[in-house]
Amino acid sequence: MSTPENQPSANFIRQIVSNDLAINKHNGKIATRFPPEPNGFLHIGHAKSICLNFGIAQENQGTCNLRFDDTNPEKESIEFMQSIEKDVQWLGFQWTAEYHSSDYFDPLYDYAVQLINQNLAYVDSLSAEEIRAYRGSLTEEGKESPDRNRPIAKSLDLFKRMREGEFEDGKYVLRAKIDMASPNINMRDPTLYRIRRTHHHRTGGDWCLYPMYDYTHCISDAIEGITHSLCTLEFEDHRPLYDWILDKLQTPCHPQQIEFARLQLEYTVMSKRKLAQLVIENHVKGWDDPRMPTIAGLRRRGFTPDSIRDFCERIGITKKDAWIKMAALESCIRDDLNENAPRAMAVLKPLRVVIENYPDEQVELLTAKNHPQKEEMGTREIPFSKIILIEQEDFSLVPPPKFKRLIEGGEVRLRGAYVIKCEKVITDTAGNVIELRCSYDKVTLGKKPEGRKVKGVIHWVSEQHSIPAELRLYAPLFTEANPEAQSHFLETLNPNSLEILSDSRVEASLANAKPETRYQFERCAYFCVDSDSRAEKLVLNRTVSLRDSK
RNA sequence: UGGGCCGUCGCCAAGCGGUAAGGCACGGGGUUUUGAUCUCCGCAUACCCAGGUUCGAAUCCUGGCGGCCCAGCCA
Repeated sequence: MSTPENQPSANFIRQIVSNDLAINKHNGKIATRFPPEPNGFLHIGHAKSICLNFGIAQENQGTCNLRFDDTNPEKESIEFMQSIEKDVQWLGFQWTAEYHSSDYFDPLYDYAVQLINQNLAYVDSLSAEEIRAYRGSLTEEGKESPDRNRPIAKSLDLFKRMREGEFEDGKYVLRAKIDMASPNINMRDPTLYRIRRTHHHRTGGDWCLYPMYDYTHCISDAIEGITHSLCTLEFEDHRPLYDWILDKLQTPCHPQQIEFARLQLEYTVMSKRKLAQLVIENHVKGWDDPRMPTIAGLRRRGFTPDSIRDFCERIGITKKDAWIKMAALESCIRDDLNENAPRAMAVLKPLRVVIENYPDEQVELLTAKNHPQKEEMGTREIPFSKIILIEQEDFSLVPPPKFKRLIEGGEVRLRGAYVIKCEKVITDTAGNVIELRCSYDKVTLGKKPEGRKVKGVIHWVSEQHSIPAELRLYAPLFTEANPEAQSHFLETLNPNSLEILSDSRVEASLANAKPETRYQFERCAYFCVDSDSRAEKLVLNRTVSLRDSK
C-alpha cells in the first residue's frame, strides 16, 4: 500500500511543514491534533484528516493529540467519544495525548476576562434574532450593539454572574469587540460565550456558560502547543478571527491554521447531521451499517485499516473541491484483499448438479490453495461428492456470445476438481432449470483433458458438506452522485441498497469463521463475516465484487 | 452582487520559468484451473479563456469566465 518506499506524496501542507522545519520555526517540533466533536461516528472524511494529522506528526517525529471539541453539550456524548477513540485506533493511530476542549473551560474563562479587561469583549443583551439583524448582510455593513460600549466593570460583573447561573439561557452573550463593518462577517463582533443550562457529558453541571468554537479552538491549540492546526476549507474565513484572538491574548504560542478541502465521495453523504438522520430515522441499521461511509460501517463491510489509509494517500490533499469516485475506494480495498484475503468457494444462488457417473457414497477431500500466488498462505481440504451446487448464472440454456461456462452438452472445469459435462437439463413445468445431470471425467483432476480444450472454470460446493449462509450484498445508499445537491437528500435514497441472499452455501472450511474474517469467494467477490454471524447461520457482507471485464 | 478560496486528461493529482509524473477509470495484447491477479501497450502538442512579459510560461503580470464557502447564541 502507499508508495513502494512508503514515501507520502507531496502536498502543500507537507511542504509548509518541511519548510518550517528547515527554518527551525518551532525549534524542530511538529505538533498536530485531530479535533472531532463527539456528536457522531467518524466517517471516511475524518479518516482523511486523521491520516494527515497523525501522518505529518509521524513523518516528522512530532506529536498528534486527540482532542474532543466538546463545547456544545446538547449534541455530545460519552458513547460518541468512545466510538471515536476506537475508530482512530482501529485505523492504526495512537495519539500522543487525549484532551477535551472542556479541560480548558477554566483557562478559557480567564482569557475571556482578560479580553473584557482589554476592552476587547463585552456582554451583550441583544437577543439572537437582534444580533442577526444587527450583523448586516453579505453586502451591507452591520451596526453596533447598544451594549457595545458597556463599561468594562459592568461587563466583568455581568460575565461573572452569567457563569454563576444568575441568568436564563439566551439572556446575555459575551462578544468580541472587533469590527461590525468588516467585509468578513466572522469579524462582526462574533459571539464568544453563550448561556446553556445543559448537562455536559464531562463537566456535568459545573458550567452553564459554554464557549463557542472560534474562541475555543485557537486557544486550545495554543495551550497544547500545536504548531500546525489543520482544518477544512470552510474555516478559511475564520482564520482572521483565530489569529485575532491569539494576537490579543498572551497564549503560550500562536499555531498556524491551514485549510484543506474536505473529502466528497460520490453516492453517499458525509455530513454528521445527515448520517445521524439516516440512523435515527432507520434508513440504515445503525452507525455501523455496512452501507454507511463511517469508519465503523466500512469496517463492518470488510474494509481494512490499510485500505483506508491507502485511499487517503491516493486522493491527496489540496484546496480544490474534489469529488472522488467510489471506484477509487474500491480499488484500494481490492488491492489489499487480493493480496491478503484467503480464497474460498461459495455459491450465492445454487443450482443442483448430480454427477451421475460418480460413486454414490464417495467423498474425496481435494486440496485447494488458499491463494493462487502465495504458497505461504497454505492449503485447505474441500470435500467433493456426487451432488454439488453451482451458481445458477454459470449455466445457460441459451448462452450469449463468448459464454464460457456450462451449457447443455458442454464441458466446464470445476475449480480445483474435475471437468464435468452437462448431459441433461431438468426443468420444472414453467421451464426453469432446476437441476443438471452431469458426468465427470475422472482423469481431469489436476490435469488438462486430452484432445480438447475446456475454457471455462466455475466454482462449486458439495451439497452435503456445504454450510448455509446469509450473504448481504450492498449497493450505494443513494442513486445520485451528489445527494446533497437534490432538494432533499433522502429523496435519492436507493431502495435497493441491501439485497439479502438467504439460500447461499459456503464451503465447509468456513465452519468456525469469526466476525471480521475476510475471504475472496473465487470468481465472485470479497466477503467479510458479519457480527450477526452465528455457528448455525453464517452471515457475511459483500465488501466489494471482483473486477469483472466480461 | 461584500469578502475569502479554487480552476492541469472522464475522476483524483504531481508540477513552483527550461519544454506535461503517478493513481483510478477506460481500450487493446499476453499469461492464467478465479472472465480475478499479474504483465505489456495505448490514453492532455496540452494546463478555464484572452492578452502581456520572456530566448522560453501550466508556472510571472493584467483582464475576463466558471465553481465552492461565509450573514448559528453549531462545529
